[in-house]
Amino acid sequence: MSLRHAILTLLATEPGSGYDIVQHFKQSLGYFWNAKHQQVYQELRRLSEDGWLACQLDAQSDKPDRKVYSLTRAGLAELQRWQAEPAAPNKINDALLVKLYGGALAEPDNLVGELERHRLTHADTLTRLQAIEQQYRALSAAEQAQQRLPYLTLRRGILGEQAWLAWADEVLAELKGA
Amino acid sequence: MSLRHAILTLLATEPGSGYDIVQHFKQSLGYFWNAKHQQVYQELRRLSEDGWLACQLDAQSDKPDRKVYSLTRAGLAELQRWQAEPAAPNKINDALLVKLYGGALAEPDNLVGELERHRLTHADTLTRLQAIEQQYRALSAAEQAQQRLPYLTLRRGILGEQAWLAWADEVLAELKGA
DNA sequence: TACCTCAATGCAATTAATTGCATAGTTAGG
DNA sequence: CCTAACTATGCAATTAATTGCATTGAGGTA
Repeated sequence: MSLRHAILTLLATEPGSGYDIVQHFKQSLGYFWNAKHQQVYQELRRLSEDGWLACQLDAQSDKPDRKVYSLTRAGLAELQRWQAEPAAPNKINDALLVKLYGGALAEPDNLVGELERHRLTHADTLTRLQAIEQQYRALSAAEQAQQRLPYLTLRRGILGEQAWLAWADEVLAELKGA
Repeated sequence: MSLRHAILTLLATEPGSGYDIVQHFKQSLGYFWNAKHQQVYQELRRLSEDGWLACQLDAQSDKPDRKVYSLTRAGLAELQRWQAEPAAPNKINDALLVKLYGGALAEPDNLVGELERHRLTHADTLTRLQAIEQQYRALSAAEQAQQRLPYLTLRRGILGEQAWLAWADEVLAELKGA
């Protein structure tokens, strides 16, 4: 499991709440990490119990109170230990491809509709990621240097989505042509 | 969960054993679906209990006996029901990108090594998928028509791996250049 | 001879992740 | 005015997935 380490990574650059982390996942980082709020909050509790995070209550008058977490020294050490060990190859379970694979048994129109539907959300994601890229390009050289690694992960998102769209167009042309 | 439906999809074209299914995942289909043997065997049992699969014992003298599963009428109906319902967008949790994102805290050499290591296995996968593509292209038009949908999923694997490699080269050039 | 891989299946324990439900005040829209 | 979405957190139950261990008999390698 590396949700723990995804959380540590996010909190290493800047302390934040569970809600903040979930927002990160929903927005920019969704391309490479996802988790529901229930899982995040539970993991934050465990990370605190393990002594890797410190928690400070931030009382707000108008909105619900926030619990702001930050890395402890032990948390930072654990993060670096994890970074040094090799990562397992990524596991992919893609239900859409299963459907396409066995699509001979289904309504052809349904496959096309499904692909077009997914195509829309991928195109949307791409647009969103490219907007973030524009923001990055507008930064000063110094700021860019600081954000270099997150930017490189963003590139993965962009190249990945572009490849997905190219593939989808290939498939849709095939399905509609024949 | 769609492991159930991935299994149904595989067994719909051709009956097979748990071992067969796992081999499929390890070989060609690994690009879009993965599961360990323990999970597959357990799921096969459940699918039988639900009446979606029928099981026939195939006794072998030299090798261990095989349990060959095939879809029942109810199993086929369930598969088609599932195919008709919309698929949720695919969930991606990529630990390597988490590492890169927070890589400022790590040894830079480690990141490069890690990326190169992963690059090798991705290049390997691409070669393997392209070999399968060549086999497909060597088929007769009629056979190609029959394998059209699985082939389109293979294309996803190929385009996906190519995009991954292009990205990795971009990143490695960046990391080594600066 | 001793060990390793392949074929083939499975149990048991644990951990990871999802689903459903719950609370409570604020702000925006119809 | 009512409803919905946003901010913010959490518990409890269930399901999905991993990890570790185990069996049997063949064939290959050091």
